[in-house]
Amino acid sequence: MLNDEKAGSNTQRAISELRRLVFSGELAAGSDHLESELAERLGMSRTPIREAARTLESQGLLELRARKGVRILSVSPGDMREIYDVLTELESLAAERAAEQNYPVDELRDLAQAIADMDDGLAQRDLDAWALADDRFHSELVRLGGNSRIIAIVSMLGDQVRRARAVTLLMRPLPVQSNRDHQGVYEAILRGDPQAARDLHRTHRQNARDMILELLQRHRLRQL
Amino acid sequence: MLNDEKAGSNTQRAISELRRLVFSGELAAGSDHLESELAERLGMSRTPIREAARTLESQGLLELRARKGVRILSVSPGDMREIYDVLTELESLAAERAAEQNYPVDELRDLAQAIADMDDGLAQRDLDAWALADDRFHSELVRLGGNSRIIAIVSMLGDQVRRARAVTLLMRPLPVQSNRDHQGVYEAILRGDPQAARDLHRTHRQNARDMILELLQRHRLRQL
DNA sequence: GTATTTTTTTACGTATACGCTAATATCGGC
DNA sequence: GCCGATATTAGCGTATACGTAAAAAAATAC
Repeated sequence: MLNDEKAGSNTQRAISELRRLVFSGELAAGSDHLESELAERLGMSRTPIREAARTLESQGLLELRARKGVRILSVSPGDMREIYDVLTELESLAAERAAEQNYPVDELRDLAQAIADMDDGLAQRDLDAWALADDRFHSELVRLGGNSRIIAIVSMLGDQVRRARAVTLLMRPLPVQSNRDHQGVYEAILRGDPQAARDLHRTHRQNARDMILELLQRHRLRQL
Repeated sequence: MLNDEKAGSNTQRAISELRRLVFSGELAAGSDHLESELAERLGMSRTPIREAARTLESQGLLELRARKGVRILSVSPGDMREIYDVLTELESLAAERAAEQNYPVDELRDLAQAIADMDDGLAQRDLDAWALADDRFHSELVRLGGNSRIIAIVSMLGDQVRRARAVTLLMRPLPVQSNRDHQGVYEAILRGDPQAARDLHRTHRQNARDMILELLQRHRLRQL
């Protein structure tokens, strides 16, 4: 077998490629795809495709269905509510734990930078840049929390809402409050105030959740 | 291929069999096993074994290592703390949501039964029976919370601590406080008091966590 | 023209085959 | 006897082959 100098194993490539195809929308939510098609598309045999699919299946991105190939799962408003509820709890705990560590300011550099980038994105009305920085803020926050299970779960759930968020991003009001919230959480972590960090982040997440759910309802979006 | 009238697909069988072997200790924590050995042991080829392993891998039960087969992951006190922290948050949210539903008393029958069985187990000094009922209480609580992600995550993490709990069960004091806590959570759900249900369960879980971690430290148990 | 049965096809689930690399063993030099 | 170089082996990663059951198509009856 000719190894085309790509990264790691084919299974690994399949995992990241399939992810990419799902997030980019090239594999639409709700659509079915034969294993053999995907195999050909990615230039490998069905074996690594199936192994990758097993992994992605247990991460809730798709489903293996006998004789129908893999189905890309869609996300309903109910799913969004579930996911945001979990994210709220786990990220808030991460914020609390992060504040307990008494990190020196330079260890919070990435967090501060993410906030600065969000401000920039907002100032320039560049929502994509804002969204990227927002992702960085949340994943950095969770990383600072230091719980590897939370890191894994949050990143998995993040994947599930990524497509949906791309849609709501265009419909939502400018996220000015979001930026203020993040700043507050950052300061609470810096001064080592776990309770404040937790409460601030919790409120922030709950507001975000309510806003998104309301948007979805208003626009009658039932499947993303 | 002769289908030996067992359940579902071989991959499915492999998943549940491997789980069983891990929980029963027949595959010890930290041990390595060749894919071909496992395949022979379960009477199937390597293919379904590998697919099952991929699933169990993303559930944190084992690890696929190139040329070394699958390694059964062990759980350190640090892991226990991480896991209990996550369980605390998610179960507390489940309790809160359960209390919001205003379930009629007969829908809480299983929960009440689990508590009764725990009392029985305690009265008869039957810790295994107590532990089984405790598991039922927690999983029923989470089910009543109605968030399918929480149900999945909690059950996955429950798997990871199962072996460890079997050990600590023998070392811990009689769980009388635990039973009182559960009763309190039940009553809060029944009378529809989300905040109380949440707080009570949260405290309960935090106490359980601290007790277990202290036990592990006292007995110098570093790997389970 | 519709419904039912039979045939054909399709695509998965799994077994098997095999290359390739890392690990192990063997050998030779000092 | 120990260390480095070379040969061997072991076991995964992946391709491929194939049986089977479900779905689709075709044929037949009514």
